[in-house]
Amino acid sequence: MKKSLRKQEIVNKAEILFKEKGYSAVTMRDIATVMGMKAASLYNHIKSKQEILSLIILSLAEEFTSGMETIVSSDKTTVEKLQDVISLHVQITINHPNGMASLNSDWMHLEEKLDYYLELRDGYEENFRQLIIAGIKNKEVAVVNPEVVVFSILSTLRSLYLWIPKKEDVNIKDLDADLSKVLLGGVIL
Amino acid sequence: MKKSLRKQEIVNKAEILFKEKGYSAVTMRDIATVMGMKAASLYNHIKSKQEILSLIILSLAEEFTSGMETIVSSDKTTVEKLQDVISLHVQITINHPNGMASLNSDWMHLEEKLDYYLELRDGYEENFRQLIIAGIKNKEVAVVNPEVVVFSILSTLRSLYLWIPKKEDVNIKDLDADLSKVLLGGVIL
DNA sequence: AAAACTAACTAACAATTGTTAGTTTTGAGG
DNA sequence: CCTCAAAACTAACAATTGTTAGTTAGTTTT
Repeated sequence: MKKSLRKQEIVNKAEILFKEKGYSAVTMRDIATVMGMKAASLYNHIKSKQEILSLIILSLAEEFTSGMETIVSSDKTTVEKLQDVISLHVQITINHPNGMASLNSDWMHLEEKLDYYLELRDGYEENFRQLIIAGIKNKEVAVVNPEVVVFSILSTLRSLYLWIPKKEDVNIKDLDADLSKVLLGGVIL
Repeated sequence: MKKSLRKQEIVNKAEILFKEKGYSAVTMRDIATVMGMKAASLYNHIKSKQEILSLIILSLAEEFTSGMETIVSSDKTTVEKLQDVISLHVQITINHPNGMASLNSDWMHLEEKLDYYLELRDGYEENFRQLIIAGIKNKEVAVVNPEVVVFSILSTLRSLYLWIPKKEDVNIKDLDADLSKVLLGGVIL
């Protein structure tokens, strides 16, 4: 069941194009051109255009889901868990900056796999929400609307893919620390 | 220079469709269907599909730009200015939740108007950055990487359109207050 | 050497795309 | 009732879309 090298190359190239123009605006001929072949030849390796999108999005969604499961089931404090969630996003985004664009912007074109994706996403968000609620009960987290906290932090983490490629040399440690400081500690004195 | 009522209706309906599927995946026939007419009839009111996108995006971008100019040139404190920026985003997003999707996701399809849009966006971000830098100098804002602060706050504010429609009754005052608290004050005790 | 497999190709398809041209309907004001 | 412009229509277009069929050349396995 291991995917051929060539198939993975197609997915990698497609990610870049999807990030630039979005899934719908990228044609099979566009992908073929950057692969140095004709569009029909792509079908020796992949089943359909949709399969490429599914491979990109679902592998990332599953990586987030399993990472979150690990974090919430650890016995750390809430604040440490929140820092781990931030690290999870930084880590995955650094490893897959292009795919993150599809995950964020093109999931609605998944069709058959859409329901499965939404399950993963909803489960992830629910875990995050429970984390915040537990933190408030703990008195580790300030008493603010948990919905707003989840929305705010997640919005920033989900946008990392737009930002990380612009920083020439991403120092993971520094980025992690700065994000934790700003997202958790705020900006005013 | 007033645009006909019908033209504005087309733009409003297109916004909804663009939000659901993205600009490229929406066809002129899709827009025509929700307008209750045939695709060719749309051209009695609009010049092209691209014109619709330009109208949506540029009017919003100009609204943000002029709002930001007003805020930065006021004589309030930095923190008050930051709160005003948050209010600006909340206000515009509540008034144009659908158009905000195009502004965030479909700007790359602007073609002729792309350079103008990028000028507006870059100017807006630069104003925001200078605001943070001034705040740090003031000692109103914590000493953290200004890039991270701009990125973090702006990511959240730009994602508001995804979130506001889900809250059945958006209480502007509460949302404003909660966002200020979380974005500026942080979440941990 | 024969057979099978891999991965490219050419050619074509039916469907869909944005858009134009030309025509008819509509409705308000004279 | 007539006029005239606004706004709808039908029909069609050239280009582009994702995908399939059948073929070919090179490599690997038997």
